[in-house]
Amino acid sequence: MPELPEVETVRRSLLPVVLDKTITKVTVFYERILQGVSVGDFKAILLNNGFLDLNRRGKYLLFTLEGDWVLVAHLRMTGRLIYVSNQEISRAKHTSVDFSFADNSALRFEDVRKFATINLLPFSRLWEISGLHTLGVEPLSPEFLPQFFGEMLKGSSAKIKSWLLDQKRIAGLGNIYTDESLFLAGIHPERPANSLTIQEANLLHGAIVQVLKDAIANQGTTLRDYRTGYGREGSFQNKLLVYGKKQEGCPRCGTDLEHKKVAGRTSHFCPRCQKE
DNA sequence: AAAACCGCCTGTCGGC
DNA sequence: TGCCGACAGGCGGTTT
Repeated sequence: MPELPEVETVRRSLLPVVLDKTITKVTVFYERILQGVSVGDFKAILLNNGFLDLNRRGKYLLFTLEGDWVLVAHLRMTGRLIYVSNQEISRAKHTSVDFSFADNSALRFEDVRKFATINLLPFSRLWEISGLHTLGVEPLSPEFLPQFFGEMLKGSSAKIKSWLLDQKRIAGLGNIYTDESLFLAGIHPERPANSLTIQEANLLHGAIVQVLKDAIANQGTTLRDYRTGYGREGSFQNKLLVYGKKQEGCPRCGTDLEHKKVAGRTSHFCPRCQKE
């Protein structure tokens, strides 16, 4: 599912092709994708407008528009943003919105499960998107230092797995990269956050940064739905160590991997390398 | 205050 | 072959 590396890959792939193009047509196939804006207003604001910039915060994509507007997209589970150079290319079955550009190219927002969302609002009202303004630290930013991470962990007795998934603490981690990070650091997903030693906190910090960077370098993880902005699959699924490896042995010690629900999510770990 | 749970959605898969 | 329930998990809202 799209987590930080996938969303960042979409951003980087779309950046060279969607900026500074005039939007000539907007078609909304699934109205409920729009949050807090009517279809009429949505179209009126976008028509003859254009994307000036494209940024990411956590798992959110922020398209800057002319006239102080910003379009905020969240892919949730199965959302895709796909650029096509020619509008004649047939649309996917589950296309929610189609943005057509003056040069005959188009950007399509597809979403099988229809959880994805789009907000369109003035920059001054960005704070109204609660999930966006409460986001925690960007794990690939300079502020995310080992010592800061260690201090954060001290304040909570929550299970480390659910602690890492909480976007208000660290922005952008989902089920795949939390499991991979915890494995790399040798930490059991049910350990209380405040029980980690300084050494473990440092290890986990390094693991998070490493796995996110490595996943971005590999254009993200395509297990089923995720695609880059060009509709291509990522390749980090070939480098996963524990996520989805229910029937396999630990890549480090060979012990059968385990999986169980932690915080409502299936968690994959090695019972020998990640002691409770 | 924090953690657990539910609803939102559709496609896929295993069991019968 | 086809039906059915379980499952996939991000996040907002509600309950515990």
